[in-house]
Amino acid sequence: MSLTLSKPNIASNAATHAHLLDAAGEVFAEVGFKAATVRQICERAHANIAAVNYHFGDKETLYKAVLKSSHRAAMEEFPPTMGLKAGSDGEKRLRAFIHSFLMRIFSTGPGSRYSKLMTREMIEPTGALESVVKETIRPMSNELESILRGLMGTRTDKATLRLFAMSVVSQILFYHHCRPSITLLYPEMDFDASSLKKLSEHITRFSIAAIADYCGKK
Amino acid sequence: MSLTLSKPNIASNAATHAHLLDAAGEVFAEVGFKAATVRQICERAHANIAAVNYHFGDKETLYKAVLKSSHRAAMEEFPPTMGLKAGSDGEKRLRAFIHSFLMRIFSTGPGSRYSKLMTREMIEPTGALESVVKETIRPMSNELESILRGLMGTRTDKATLRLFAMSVVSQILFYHHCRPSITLLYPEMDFDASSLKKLSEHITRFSIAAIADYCGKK
DNA sequence: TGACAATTCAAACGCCTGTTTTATTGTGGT
DNA sequence: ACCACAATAAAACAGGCGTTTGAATTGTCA
Repeated sequence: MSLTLSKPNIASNAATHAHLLDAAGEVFAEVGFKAATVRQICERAHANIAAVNYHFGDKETLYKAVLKSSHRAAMEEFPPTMGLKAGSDGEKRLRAFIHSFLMRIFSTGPGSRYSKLMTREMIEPTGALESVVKETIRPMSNELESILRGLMGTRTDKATLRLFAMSVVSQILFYHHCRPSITLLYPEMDFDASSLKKLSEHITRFSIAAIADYCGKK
Repeated sequence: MSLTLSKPNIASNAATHAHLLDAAGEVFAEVGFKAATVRQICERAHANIAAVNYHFGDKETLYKAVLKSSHRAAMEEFPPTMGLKAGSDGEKRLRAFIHSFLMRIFSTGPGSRYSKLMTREMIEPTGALESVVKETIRPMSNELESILRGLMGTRTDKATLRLFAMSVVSQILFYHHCRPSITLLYPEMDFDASSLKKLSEHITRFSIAAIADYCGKK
């Protein structure tokens, strides 16, 4: 019946496929899966409305392809260890984790796309959240907990570790999730490179102080 | 032309008006303004589809009415000072601020509706964010900064105060915004009354430690 | 060049949305 | 009893959505 059964998206040598993937990445990251329209995507890709169905089957498959593609792009642009190695100083590792996370979310390059899609998926899951958690959030969570274990001691129980990890991550995500209200509340705030550096410095000190306090009392 | 020009919503003594307001509050809080449909709202209110237009004019006006109504309900159920007076101990005030905020967001009663709508509006503004900021977020921000000033000293500069306030708020909002991914990542986490108490205790200690560290170095 | 597959295109389909129209019901005043 | 009017109900409207169709176009290889 359908023409798409011959899997043209694999043997396809046309540039339209890539253009669609790129345009869809932009639009999905900007407005989310639901609010994005295939007409808008195709228009930005200079393609016909039927191109999405022809090359990807449907909107949802296109979205998952975007997720996979941008994930690969992000892994290439930002190393998976996201900063320093496991051997180095704990505070430096935490600072690198926070700073690179912030930069990824707020950067405008193609490498930021996956982070934007991911943080969007965290708030408003589309069904792809499960795989995002498995492939990205879980590893990042593990690395952050590894960093924190290095700072808080190997005998720290899991529940405490999780609470501290969430306290760190929440401070990072906040500025991305709540940007509209932050801009309204504090119009003078901006998110250029130097501001992000100060921001990550604050979050690091804030968190390190809490960690040191925990270690002192424990 | 239109029948709605005679403002029947004011003189109306019918229960449909209140039913719509209540049903719309539920639906808007659950799925947000855009995803909510007037058919769904009317069905839950046992009203005809045309009831929204007749009683409120259109969907957006109904949403703003819900916002205003639930704001009033929340202010009655939770006192605006949200816990303790300005004179009492700083740490107690911070703990009360955090705990009541968390309980408001996660409670299931009608008083939680406004918090849910508000946090939704912070992420995905609908145009009503400006008034929400002015009437609710700004006052809450001011009170939190007042609490923090009491803890950090009256000479703390505004920028630092803001960073600390955002670090506190972010930890609270995180659990509501990212609940889907948290549940997926840590399935054993739940958000009953005792868990929320432990959670607010952690956030309070985490933040107090950072504040004490700042005071020590400054 | 001719034949055939791959790709693009304009147009339409079916569905759902918020909104509006038109008709019907219920009710209080004179 | 009747009239005016508030309120409800059923149906349809215009517009946007994802998707599909079938023809036109392009590319490719014998």
